[in-house]
Amino acid sequence: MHSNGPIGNYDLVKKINMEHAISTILKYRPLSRAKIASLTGLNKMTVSSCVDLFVQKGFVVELGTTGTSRGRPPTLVDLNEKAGICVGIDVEINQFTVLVTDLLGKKLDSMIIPLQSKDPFFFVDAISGILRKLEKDHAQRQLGIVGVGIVIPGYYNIRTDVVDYSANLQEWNDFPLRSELAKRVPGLTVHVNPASYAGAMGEVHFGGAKAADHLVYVTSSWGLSVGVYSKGELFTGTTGTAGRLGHSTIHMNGKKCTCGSRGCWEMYASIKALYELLETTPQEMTIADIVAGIERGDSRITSSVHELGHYQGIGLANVINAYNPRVICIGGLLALLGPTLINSIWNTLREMIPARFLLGLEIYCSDLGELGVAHGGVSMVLRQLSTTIIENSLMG
Amino acid sequence: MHSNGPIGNYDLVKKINMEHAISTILKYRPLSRAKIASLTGLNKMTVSSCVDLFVQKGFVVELGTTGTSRGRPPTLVDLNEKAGICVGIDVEINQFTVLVTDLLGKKLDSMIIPLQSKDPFFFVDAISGILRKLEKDHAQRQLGIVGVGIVIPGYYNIRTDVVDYSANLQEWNDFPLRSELAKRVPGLTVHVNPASYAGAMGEVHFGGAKAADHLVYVTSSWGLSVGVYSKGELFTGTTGTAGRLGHSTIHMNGKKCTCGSRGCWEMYASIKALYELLETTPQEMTIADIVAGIERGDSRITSSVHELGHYQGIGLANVINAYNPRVICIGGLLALLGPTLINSIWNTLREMIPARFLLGLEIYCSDLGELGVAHGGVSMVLRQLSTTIIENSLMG
DNA sequence: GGTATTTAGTATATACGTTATACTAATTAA
DNA sequence: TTAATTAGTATAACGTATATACTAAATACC
Repeated sequence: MHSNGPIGNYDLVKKINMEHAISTILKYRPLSRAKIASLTGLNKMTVSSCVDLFVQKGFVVELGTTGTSRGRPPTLVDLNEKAGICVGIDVEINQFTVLVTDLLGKKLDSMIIPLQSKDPFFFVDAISGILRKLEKDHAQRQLGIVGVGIVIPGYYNIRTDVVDYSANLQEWNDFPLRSELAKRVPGLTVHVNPASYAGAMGEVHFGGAKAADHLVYVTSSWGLSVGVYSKGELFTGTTGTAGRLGHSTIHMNGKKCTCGSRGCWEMYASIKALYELLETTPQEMTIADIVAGIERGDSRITSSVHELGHYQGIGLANVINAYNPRVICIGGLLALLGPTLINSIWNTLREMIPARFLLGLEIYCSDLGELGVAHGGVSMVLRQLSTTIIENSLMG
Repeated sequence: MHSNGPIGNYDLVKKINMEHAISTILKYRPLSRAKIASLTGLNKMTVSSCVDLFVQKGFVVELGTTGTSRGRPPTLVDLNEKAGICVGIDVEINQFTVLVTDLLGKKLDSMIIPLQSKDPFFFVDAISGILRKLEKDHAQRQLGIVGVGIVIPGYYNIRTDVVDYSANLQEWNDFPLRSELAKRVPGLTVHVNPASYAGAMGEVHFGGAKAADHLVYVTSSWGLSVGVYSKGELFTGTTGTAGRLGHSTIHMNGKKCTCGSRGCWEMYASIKALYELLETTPQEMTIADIVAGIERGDSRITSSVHELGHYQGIGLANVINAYNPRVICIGGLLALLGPTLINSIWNTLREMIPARFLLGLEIYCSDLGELGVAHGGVSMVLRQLSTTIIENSLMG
């Protein structure tokens, strides 16, 4: 109906076709100009002019020729992954992890830094120091720092551009994280997202959901929340709190939750709930112990995990009804419980939802490891890489 | 990341700018070419060439000049609402309503036809007869029947293009409604959507949510389901069953539901639940009686409505957590309960959700009347009106 | 080993919608 | 009556895709 968006002119045409070209390179690299033309439907000349521009600016490199079929052998082109760096930051309650990668998301460096103060200014000052050093160290790269993706343990209001709510980092509430950081490091592109959103993007970019057009990522550790990726973008809602399902009611008048409500999903299906079922503590029994218990078939542990899976299933049934995803990915600590958990989830789902609504649905546990969340931060940066390359190619 | 979408060429540029022009006309009509240019940012000449084409094809008409300010008075242009007709069809369990409108959605005709057989072929045959007659009657209109929007009491699988599930019209399961109808009326554009989706679109197009960029529509009569409108389109999910929240669990191990599960929202928050609370039947007490009871302050009725509102609130808290909408519209029969219902919904919401997540949220009851659902069907057609006009303008 | 064939990629002229400039049209202010 | 203002049109220039013709470099086949 209402169209908004850019008007049609040569600028736009050029940008659109450059977008086709560069995104095809990113997706199928390395490949020839001819292949780009056939994959995109663009004219050979159009492809050549775009690719030549990328090459000239150093964002794309020409590899040698590879003669496989007959005819003149194609010249392969590939992303110059050294043209810039990405930074992903995983903020936890008392530390943050900084991950530095190349343009393919390959780790160049990482560091873990204690959050000595809960004052958000401590964080932005620490981060901006690191970023300025990174800018200096990588000054020779054409794009420098392409962007920073910060993953916070709470929500970020995309309308007011401030931290919206962080249960365990209340001091950060209403803090304009993005602009404060951009103020300290001029020209820097900063993304801030909750862990659930970053997890979803990371899974699409780096994980087992690369082909998924519609994924729901459930991050389930001490809390529980959900990120929805659909049609190439996150479903954020109006302010950026869509997917706050840890506090959705699955049992009205049920257990009292820290949020003030009752019967919240995360009271039944998080790691916290698992320890309650096991009547033990993380000190007495680590997550690794629980995983080991599953593997050796410990009946007390497996039955608790099954019960947890049942509650997880009830919430996931609501997720399926709400979002109708093609893929559900379980992330966070619960992902470690693997197939045992998935099985009991499926048992519950089949009881709750008619079979026709489960057709084609996949559920799996994430296996992105330790740096998974920080990689989610990097994926926020990488999903705008093509735009960055185009804009820089058209400059000067 | 991956771009898909059309490649950039003159065709696309023309279409984009025509889209800007026509959608601006539809939104601000009537208005001058100069106004279109300033609103869209398009060049005067570009606007003129687009508008002239529309005028030449008869989709847009020139009204007289209106000299308000100084300078040459502008020539106003407006949509020619007589250039075609839209058809919306509301399918209920034992009848269907056909609504015929002009291109502004203004009613030209309507009819109610009994569903004498539950065989879906009876329906498509009946409909195609009506449509062929409409085609003949309106043959002089440039666009003829722009499209048909069918609203069904169930889901429609957008991947397989068949009816997915209709609790009260099981005979329609797996029926390829769209293609069967298109087969009988060649060239016809057919849309099929569940009532919840149509309600959302109708509310955005005709109702109280015209400015809403993100709306959740809750249709709540004997069943309950939800339509999500966000960023200019419906959130359908992979197969088209997103928003099936009537069967989301708000009370695990609660009341047994017809779907086989337990504690489904619609067991607590639908009209059916209201009659259970009132310990009466629609025969003994009509909806109108209930509404009258609220108005005169009948304590038994108001307390039941408040209890219903509480359960509605619990489910809506889940809706807010899931979709983070800016506007929630209550439709269906429950909408008749008005402010009394809304008040108790708000009371429950404030108990369940921190205030910061309720900022800016609006909740209201739909007041589109009898033909509201059929108008939702029309809105499916109207939201592609600009595309239709553009394609027809570029033909021949 | 030479020639035809095939595929990759480039050079050049053309096509076409936007856009800037200059224009006409029609009104009000002074 | 003249200047100023706004609406809209005519025309030529501009820029990007595109078609055509070309060069480049390999294999297949006789």
